Amino acid sequence: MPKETFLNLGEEKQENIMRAAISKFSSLGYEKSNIGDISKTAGVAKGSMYQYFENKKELFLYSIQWCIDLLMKKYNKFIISPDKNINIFDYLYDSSKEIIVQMREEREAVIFIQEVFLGRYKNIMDESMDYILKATDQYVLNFINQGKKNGYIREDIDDKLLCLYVTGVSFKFKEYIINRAKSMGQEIIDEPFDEYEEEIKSMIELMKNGMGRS
Amino acid sequence: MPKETFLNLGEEKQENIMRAAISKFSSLGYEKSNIGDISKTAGVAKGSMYQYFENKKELFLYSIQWCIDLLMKKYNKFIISPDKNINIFDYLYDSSKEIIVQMREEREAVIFIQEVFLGRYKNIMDESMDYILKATDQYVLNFINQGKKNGYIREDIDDKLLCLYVTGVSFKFKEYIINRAKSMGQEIIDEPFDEYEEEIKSMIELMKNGMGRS
Amino acid sequence: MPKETFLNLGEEKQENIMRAAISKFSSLGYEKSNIGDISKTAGVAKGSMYQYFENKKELFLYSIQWCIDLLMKKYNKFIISPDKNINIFDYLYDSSKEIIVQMREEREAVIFIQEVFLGRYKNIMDESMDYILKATDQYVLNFINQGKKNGYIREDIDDKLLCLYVTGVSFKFKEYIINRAKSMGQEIIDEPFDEYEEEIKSMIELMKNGMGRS
Amino acid sequence: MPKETFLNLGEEKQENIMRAAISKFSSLGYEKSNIGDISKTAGVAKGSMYQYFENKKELFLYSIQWCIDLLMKKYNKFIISPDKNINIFDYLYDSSKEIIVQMREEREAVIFIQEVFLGRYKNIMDESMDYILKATDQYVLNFINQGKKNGYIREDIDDKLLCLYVTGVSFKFKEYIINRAKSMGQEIIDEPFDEYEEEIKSMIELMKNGMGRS
DNA sequence: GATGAATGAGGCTTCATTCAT
DNA sequence: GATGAATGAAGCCTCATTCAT
Repeated sequence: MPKETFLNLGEEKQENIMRAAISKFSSLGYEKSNIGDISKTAGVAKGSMYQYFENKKELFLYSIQWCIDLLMKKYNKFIISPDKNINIFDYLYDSSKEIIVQMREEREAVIFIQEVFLGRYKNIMDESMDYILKATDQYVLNFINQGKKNGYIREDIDDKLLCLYVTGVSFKFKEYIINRAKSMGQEIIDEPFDEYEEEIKSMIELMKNGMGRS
Repeated sequence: MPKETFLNLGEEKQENIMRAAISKFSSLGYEKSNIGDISKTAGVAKGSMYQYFENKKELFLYSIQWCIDLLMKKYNKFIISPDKNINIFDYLYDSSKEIIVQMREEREAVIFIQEVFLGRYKNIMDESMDYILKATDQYVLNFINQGKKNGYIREDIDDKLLCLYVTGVSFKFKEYIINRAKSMGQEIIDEPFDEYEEEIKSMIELMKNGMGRS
Repeated sequence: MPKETFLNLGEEKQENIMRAAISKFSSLGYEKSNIGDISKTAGVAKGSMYQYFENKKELFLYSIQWCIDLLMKKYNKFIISPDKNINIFDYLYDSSKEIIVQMREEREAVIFIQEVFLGRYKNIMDESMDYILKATDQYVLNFINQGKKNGYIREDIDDKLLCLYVTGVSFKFKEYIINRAKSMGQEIIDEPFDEYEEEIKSMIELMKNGMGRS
Repeated sequence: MPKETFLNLGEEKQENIMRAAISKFSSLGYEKSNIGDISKTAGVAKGSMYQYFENKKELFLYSIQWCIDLLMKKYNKFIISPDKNINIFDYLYDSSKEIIVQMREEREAVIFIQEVFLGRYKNIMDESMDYILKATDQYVLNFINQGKKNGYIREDIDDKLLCLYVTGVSFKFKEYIINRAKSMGQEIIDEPFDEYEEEIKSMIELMKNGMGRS
């Protein structure tokens, strides 16, 4: 979606630009971020940005794309298609842990992409990108379907609602993690896994067995 | 938080202004809403807005306040402090139904306030308003505490996590309802309750008993 | 076509703005004129221009309008509808002289409007203004028609061609006058009529009797 | 006037460039035409344009030159110096017909050059090119001079005015032809001569014998 | 206190020209 | 010499805020 010119750039330069964009969009939001700033942060002339992207919106949209690609490339698991033999609870556990690991190395990218999925930029993402949001649902729906077939998910509740339920819990949980990360700034690096481990397990427990006491 | 001048205004004028603000903020977001538009919609001079509010941000912040007050005044239950004799599941059921009822009469206000709680405007809401977001949590925490005491909520999981869990599910669910409402525009008026009834029950069921199949 | 705001301005301010616009457009052409410059020349803030006009193009289009109105108001004869008893040759003589007089007092306006008619800004004038250019033709056609009826114009030539002929000669002649005026700058004020008088007569003679020697 | 580099180019490449330039200038005007576009249309790198020409203006100025040369080379008659034995009326007839013929083969070039002469680009053409505009006048003046000597042009009217008269009529007429051509797009190819023949004759008739009825 | 005009900073975008390969 | 990326000045326009009535 960016222009040829951008793709012909050296890897490093591309990265500088995209990271600058992501950083700004993530910290200021779409409207308050401005091309001049981003270009300066990236160490590029303002005008150059328009040789790379048609306009601000395209830059934003591509930031999402680039971010997803980056994370996929770096952490294949992120997108590993649902293994027939893995159930959604295990998957959630793995992917949650994964994200925490990723956050150490790719703080901004991960936070940005999570916020994208959390719907912060819904207004800007037109149809051309909407599918991304829907993809997650589809993804979860697959799991639910299989879960029902394989007998570890109850069958008396509508798929769509189960999907809402799962995404609701896990999104909120991710949000909580993100906010914690944000408020801690860079020091996250030193945070131990274990602290999260228990929490993750508990959330999944809740999804699995509910919070009621029989 | 608005200036004296605003509070001296007639009820109706105040309402016009706040509703105009809410409508714009809700449909365009904070940055893209503009004072000129809002004032015009409210039938007030642009300059007057600055006699009522220090600046755009204050107007926004007060919009939240006003909205909450409106809903509280109109639907006391909305904030009725947790009754010792009601458990969180019943409360969730009641409040969910309540919101749907409210949406008929106060569509824009309800949607706006929900999106505030969903975090859409986190950037703008500084500390001075943050407490609102936290209030919800506190509210849910109360329930959880009592639930544990009264024996209908399991005790092996941390309060904070249970809180995330509950808000996660119910927020996502509310978001789903809101989006449905938005996409349907005004016709919501004719929509029957029953359609939602089942869904609400199912979501609560999930919270209570989880999605796993023992 | 300008916004209310502009029309509510004091006469003098309106005039300052329009004269600044005309001056710039006339000397630099449409593209090279810029709003910042015009506003500065007019002694107004740049932003104000956008309270008066939707955009640059509207300012330009209204400049034409305003200019025509100005000249019409000041020199009623300019648009006096063709008198039944006046023939085209007399009319051309009168109007030519008239323009020269006008140029003394309204140099820039007259030059601007003439260039509009000469087609310099054809590109910018969309349909909404095109009629102005066509109006002139219609005007001349009327004369020709009447001339034929009244017997002082030959009937063996097509109206449209006669019209081209008349406008061709008189436009070129006006252009010549304008260029002379431009190159002389402001000193034109002291130039005597008589110098033009002969020329005007000669041009009309040529139209009437041609340049051939029988 | 272009740099050495340009002149060392192959004929065809030179032609591509100039035709691209002419096409853009003609359709968009000077300001709105841009080097990037022109170079792309010509199949040349943008940077190369600056190895051929000092700047945009020089490219433009040379476009005029090149265009004139092209037409002169292709249609010698176009500029053939006034034959002692031909009078201006015959010349006008011939040259008018000629232009219509040329328009079939060199539409863009002819239209461009005519508009140059019609003064559309006066602002851009500085002194260095002004002579071209004056050349036409000189050319016509020659004819007039001879015409007077040979007795087929009346002597009681100033040369300069006769010149204005002739150019006025013929320019306007050419403009009319051009506009017709433009509005018809490419289909002009199939248009028959005859349609114009009568019109040309009439215009010349008017110049010769005037429009008055004795 | 109300009004709406005035202001100017700031953002997006274009494009002539220069630079590095 | 050719290429096309890089640059930054400059223009249009928006809009929060201030000012004058």
